[in-house]
Amino acid sequence: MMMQSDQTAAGPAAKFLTETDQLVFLMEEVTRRLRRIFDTSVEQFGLTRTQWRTLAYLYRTPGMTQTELARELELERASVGQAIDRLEELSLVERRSALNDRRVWQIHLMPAAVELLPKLRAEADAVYTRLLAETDKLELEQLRGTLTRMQANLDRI
Amino acid sequence: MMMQSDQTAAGPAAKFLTETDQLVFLMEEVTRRLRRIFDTSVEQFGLTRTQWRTLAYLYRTPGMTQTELARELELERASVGQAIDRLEELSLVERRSALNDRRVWQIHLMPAAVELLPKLRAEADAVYTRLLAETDKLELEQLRGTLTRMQANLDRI
DNA sequence: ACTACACTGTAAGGCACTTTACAGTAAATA
DNA sequence: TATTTACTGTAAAGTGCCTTACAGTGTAGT
Repeated sequence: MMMQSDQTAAGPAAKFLTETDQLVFLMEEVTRRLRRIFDTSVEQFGLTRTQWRTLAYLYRTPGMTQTELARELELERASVGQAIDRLEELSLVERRSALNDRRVWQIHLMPAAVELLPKLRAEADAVYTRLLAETDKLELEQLRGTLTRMQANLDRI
Repeated sequence: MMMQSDQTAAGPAAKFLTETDQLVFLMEEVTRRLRRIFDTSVEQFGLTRTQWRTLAYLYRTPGMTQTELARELELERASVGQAIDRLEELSLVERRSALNDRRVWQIHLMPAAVELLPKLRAEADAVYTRLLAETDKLELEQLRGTLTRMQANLDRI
């Protein structure tokens, strides 16, 4: 496992920024650009990233509670509560109290959201077409495999 | 990994979340976990992500202006100004006015920052050791290649 | 039943970043 | 030179998320 000192040339940069740093920066840059491009392309619908991600998860699993959403979205419960507040103002979702647990809200999509999702789907597909240009299926499987192992590695305490 | 509704066959999820969605989510998850782990591990030094990233860039290129830093860090100039304000309060950097352009500040590391950087280096290396477990050099080169092409793809307007 | 503990969502305040508008300075052009 | 245009950094207000603390509700142990 190289790094630590894979400085290829001279100068402070070589001492401080390793190949692994650069790889991680690259990963961050790709994901950041993806987020920004998609954020921009859904701006026309007046949605923030958290809002459209919330809608996508609720489409997959109707009736999720705020705590469940927080875990899936990797946000705090308070943040999800705020997002749901706004989505409710926009008439995109509604809170329904659960029958058997009066502590929780179950969140459901409203018709306006169901109409919106295919449009978000189209925006995402357009971005992906750009992203995946000249990339074959095998390469994507390798990418998925590497990232999956990294994810697992980072999980291990 | 299973959750609620990892229904793999039918159901809304199959219609809405594609393989590419999942790959993008995976990329985001790996980078998010990396950021969080490193944020936590440098918390002991009282630095935020933007602060340590700023120090790293200044180490590589002393005397950068705030606009240059903003471009490299992908932040707005105002945000960089605020970060520099705090780093200056911490005596980690100082603003020096440029000789030939009285509009700009050139930012330089102070001794305290230079002492700090090797410690950050050690923290990063520890995280990378976890991240790269069981990953060989070839695989990393493929990863780098794929991501570099994706980055270029996203650049093309 | 009573008690202690755990869980869900909310309120309040803080932080990092953004957006917008602006003053000061430099560079380009008439 | 005078005027316009472009660039650098700052100020103020807004946004989204977080942390902390809390009230309400469920659950387990006695």
